[in-house]
Amino acid sequence: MGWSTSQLAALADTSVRAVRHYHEIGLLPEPERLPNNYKSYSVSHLVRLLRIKRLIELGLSLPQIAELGDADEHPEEALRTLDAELAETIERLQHVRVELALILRQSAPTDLPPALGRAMAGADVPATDRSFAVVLTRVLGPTALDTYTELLQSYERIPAVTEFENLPSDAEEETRRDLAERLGPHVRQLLVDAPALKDLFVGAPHGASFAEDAIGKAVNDLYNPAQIDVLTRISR
Amino acid sequence: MGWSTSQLAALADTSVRAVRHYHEIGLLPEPERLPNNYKSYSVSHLVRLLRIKRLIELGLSLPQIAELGDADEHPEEALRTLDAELAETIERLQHVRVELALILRQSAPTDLPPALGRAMAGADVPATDRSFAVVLTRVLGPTALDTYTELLQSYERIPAVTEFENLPSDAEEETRRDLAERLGPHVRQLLVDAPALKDLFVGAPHGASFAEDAIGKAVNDLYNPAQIDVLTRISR
DNA sequence: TTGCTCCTCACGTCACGTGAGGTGGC
DNA sequence: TTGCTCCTCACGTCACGTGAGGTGGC
Repeated sequence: MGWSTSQLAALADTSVRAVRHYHEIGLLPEPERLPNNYKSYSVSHLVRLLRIKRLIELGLSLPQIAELGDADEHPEEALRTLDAELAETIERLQHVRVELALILRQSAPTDLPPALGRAMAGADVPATDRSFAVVLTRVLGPTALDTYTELLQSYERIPAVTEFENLPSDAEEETRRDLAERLGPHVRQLLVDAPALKDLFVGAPHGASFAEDAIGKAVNDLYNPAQIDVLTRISR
Repeated sequence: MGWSTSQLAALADTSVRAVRHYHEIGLLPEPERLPNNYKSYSVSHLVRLLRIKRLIELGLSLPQIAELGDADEHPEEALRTLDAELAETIERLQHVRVELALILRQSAPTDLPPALGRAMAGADVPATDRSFAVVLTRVLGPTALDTYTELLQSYERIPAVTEFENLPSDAEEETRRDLAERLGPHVRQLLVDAPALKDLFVGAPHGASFAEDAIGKAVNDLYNPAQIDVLTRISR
């Protein structure tokens, strides 16, 4: 006389497994059984099941629905909380779409945080410097990062820089010394132009000494012995 | 010399467990070990981990990220698909918010599909008729449902209807006959006003005979023997 | 016997969270 | 010995999906 599980599921536009799941967690009472052990559902089960489905569509979790119980009171508070969450989610997704649009327009890469990605999009920065930049974004404070980002935008490919990037690890002593002497003034000029670089570690998210370690490690990971030698000479 | 797992996680603003999970599914290569068996991560791991995190924020699943591989090519197609999905999700959530607003303004209930809920919001419909309406929404076709919804909007509480609703199951024979005679013309008038009700089962989602069964079953579930007797007399 | 619908376990999915129990150097 | 960080299992979460293996009446 009643509906079978699959009929009930069809009526509510859901799955047999879903109905059984609601039984398992006590959301939906089990109906009487027929002599052959088949479940036999009535209208009240259908009504209850549809209420569950509707609340799910609104975004409630099953435990939340269980809390509300049978009463068809308006779950005011739960719904208001839900609405606020929805508003937040929508905003986040819209922001993601904006970033996606930037990436698809090729004006942002997928392997860097958006802000720095845009700064690096113009210049033809080699992979090592990109990776170095990635490390900086994780250990420097926001102000130091801003300074660094600006600096990148005016990234000047003077010949000595290119030479440094291509320096082989077995470069002669003389080549290194010569390169350091030509790069030195360039680097010192950068420090003059961007004095904030002196306060590099102010606001570092994991502390100044961790940042210092990390940067040293990045240099070791990314540059070859000859290049590191040149950097050491400059910083002296 | 390298970073520990917890340091790497902190640098990428994620959890130790997440990093290990990416190892488990082969998304992130395991680094060398120190003599004490600790993992020791380098810059390349950090870069890879950050790329993973960024793609996750954009909404890609881990298998999808795995498909893209190491190459930082622009995953054009994946991103376009994603964007379309995002647009759809946003629209759906916005629609949910509209419904939530209606519910919170008390102009829609939580236990009925929105359209019918609105139609029933005005009239003071008793629980049994509500449940009956719920069944109809699941077995009738859209045109028949529209007709029914309209009919509800002009739901007239004539005295005989109220009497029918309150009819006790042990009502006297004479009371029943009398009620049937007074309700009959009313019901027949409804059929004249809404001739589409004759095509009740056109477009029924689960077939006409299933719909007929279901409605019969609903009547049996919801109304008492005396009420059913009255209905039978009218339909003759 | 084959086919169909129903039943009850029980493992799989997804992206980790959360202990449990053990190790190594201060 | 206590504390701290790291390690490897391995079960739990959420809302079901998906077989596996068995039953009952045509």
